Amino acid sequence: MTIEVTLDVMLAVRKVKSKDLAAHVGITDANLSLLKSGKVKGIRFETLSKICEYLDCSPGDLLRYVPGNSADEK
Amino acid sequence: MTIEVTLDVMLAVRKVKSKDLAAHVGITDANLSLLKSGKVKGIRFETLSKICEYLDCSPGDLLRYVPGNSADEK
DNA sequence: TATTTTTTATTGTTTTGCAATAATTTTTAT
DNA sequence: ATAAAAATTATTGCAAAACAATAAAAAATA
Repeated sequence: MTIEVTLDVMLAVRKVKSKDLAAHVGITDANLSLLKSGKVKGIRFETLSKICEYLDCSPGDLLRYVPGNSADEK
Repeated sequence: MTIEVTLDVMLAVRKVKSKDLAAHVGITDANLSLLKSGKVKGIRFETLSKICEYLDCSPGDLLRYVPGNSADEK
């Protein structure tokens, strides 16, 4: 089982560009990109809340629990 | 704005005791308690997913975005 | 084909998740 | 009440990793 980062979806829905979100959150474009592509193993609540604020969404819109202990694990 | 950990609610709903959840997730009772009481600044997806698995819920059931930049910030 | 945006890559700093342990407090059961 | 179980609080420590800073390549948009 895994947590999938669906930030890309919300960015599309809100039509916000990563660049702007990164600027608002106060993290680099590079790190936001890593977060978007699920190459991060966790997140600080401060970062998460800022993203929620800018995208006007909830944590559940950004993170998804994917059951099943087989595919793409690790 | 802040992220509120509502793990206590889900534990109550599922009638699961912290002890058991901690055992399943593989973290100490102490740390789970800290997480429950919102004394943690972030979470690893691996931990989050295991909690979701055991409680059969989604990240959105455990984390809540609380707008408003005033109270208990800091 | 410029220009902007995004991604990938590296190195380094610093925060902090979580372990381990133990003691105290609260809850549940006898 | 009181023993037992569960939960909280407190400390210390370490390894993991979030994130910064920077740069360059790739992709998208104008």
